[in-house]
Amino acid sequence: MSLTALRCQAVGVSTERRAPLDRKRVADTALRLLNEVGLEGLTLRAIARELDVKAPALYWHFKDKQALLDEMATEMSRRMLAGAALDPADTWQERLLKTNRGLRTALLGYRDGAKVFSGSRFTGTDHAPALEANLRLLTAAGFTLAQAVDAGRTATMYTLGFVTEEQGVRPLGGEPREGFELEERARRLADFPLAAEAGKLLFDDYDRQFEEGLAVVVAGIGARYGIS
Amino acid sequence: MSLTALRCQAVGVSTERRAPLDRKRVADTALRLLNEVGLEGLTLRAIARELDVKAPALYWHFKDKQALLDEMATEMSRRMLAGAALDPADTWQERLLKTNRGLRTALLGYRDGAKVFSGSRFTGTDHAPALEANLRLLTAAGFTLAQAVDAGRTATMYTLGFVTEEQGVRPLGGEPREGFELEERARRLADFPLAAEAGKLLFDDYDRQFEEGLAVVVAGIGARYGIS
DNA sequence: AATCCTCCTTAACGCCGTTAAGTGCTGTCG
DNA sequence: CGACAGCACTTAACGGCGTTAAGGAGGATT
Repeated sequence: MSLTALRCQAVGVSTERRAPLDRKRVADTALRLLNEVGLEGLTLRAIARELDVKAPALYWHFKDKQALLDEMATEMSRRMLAGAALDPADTWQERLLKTNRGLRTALLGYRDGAKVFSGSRFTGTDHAPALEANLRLLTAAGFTLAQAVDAGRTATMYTLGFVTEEQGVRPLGGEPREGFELEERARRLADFPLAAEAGKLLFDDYDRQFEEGLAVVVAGIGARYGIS
Repeated sequence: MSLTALRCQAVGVSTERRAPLDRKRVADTALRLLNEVGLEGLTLRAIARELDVKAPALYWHFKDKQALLDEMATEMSRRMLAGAALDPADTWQERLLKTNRGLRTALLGYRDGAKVFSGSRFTGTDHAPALEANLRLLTAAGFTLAQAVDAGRTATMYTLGFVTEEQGVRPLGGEPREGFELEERARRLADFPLAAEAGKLLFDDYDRQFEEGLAVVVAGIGARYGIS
């Protein structure tokens, strides 16, 4: 009796074989698992177990783990773009605000989302239409192409940096790291009154913090390039 | 004959014993090694070998590897602050520019510097005087404390995000990751003329890119808080 | 001289990413 | 119908990882 038959019998009487994997199914499962175990628990063996497969099977579909992480980042961006249709009547400010709010929300939807995202590269061209639309809107508003690229990059880098920090302090589903007890911090900084006073401002209300910084960036783009 | 005597003889005739380690010596050695092997090659065994010690010895000084990484980040910030004296006559714009340029330069000085830095927390209060000085300068220029904290955070998040991306594309001492061949990218994006044209703008002259974004952020701070 | 504390060693555990080699199944071609 | 090619996967193993347990050398203290 073959081993395959044994496994089928163990699961049930059916002799139907599981459909073969593909890159998308693997990436979807890995993204679901990411939220349960975090990036450090996201091992190839765990992903394979979830797919009812052994770990080396993943190497048929991906050349290494980084290629799988790239596919996960690409899938994250696909879902992000699918979830938010762009209004062609947006002003350039509204477009930048919506895009970066959407990016943050999407990243916060996955444990260690920002780390996965910014450590990876897209595998396809699915992101190109949105990029094209944003560049078209900004250039139509008066920006040169180079200015539009710089403006979008500056905002994106701010958002990625912010969410990376945010998820480092308040990991989704994980325990917050120690060292953030405010009164203990204030005691250590007794000799530095402004720094001590800043403590309560530093770790509270990330939504407001993000919006404030994003507003600064958008205002700066308008100011520096003389476009309102 | 004891094993210790054996080891001493193997190294030389001296019977002097190596001075005991401390957290700073370990962190210094780890930072030097980081530039040779990168974050993924920075294992406890490699650090220990460099210190002429076995890996479990490090657990006498650090509770786990993350604590060692925290000490490394703290040492990075100490060197950064020691390397750039602050001029009390700075305008707030000059101070923000200097601080963030210095942060970028310091991070670029270590392989994977941004990843080590933004994944870690400071272990002491050595950073407090500089924080205090910056907050004092900004509040003296007319910012409220909350505005000063928001302004500094926005600039720092931008810088961290930028350098993380920069080091992901052009790792110091490592091979650039594949997928950045411009003509191949342009071919894939033939249907998206602006996105294709943007390619050459995306991956060139990081110094200019960073300065441009930083100027945007500083301009935005002045605009949003009405302080010039 | 006995005891304690510091700092390090040896040995081992379980897990990791990855590779090599082999195996059953499906479809094609002679 | 049977040989054969290839796909999609398995089993087995490799070297290395962070970490823990137990113990030991040597100076300081009692």
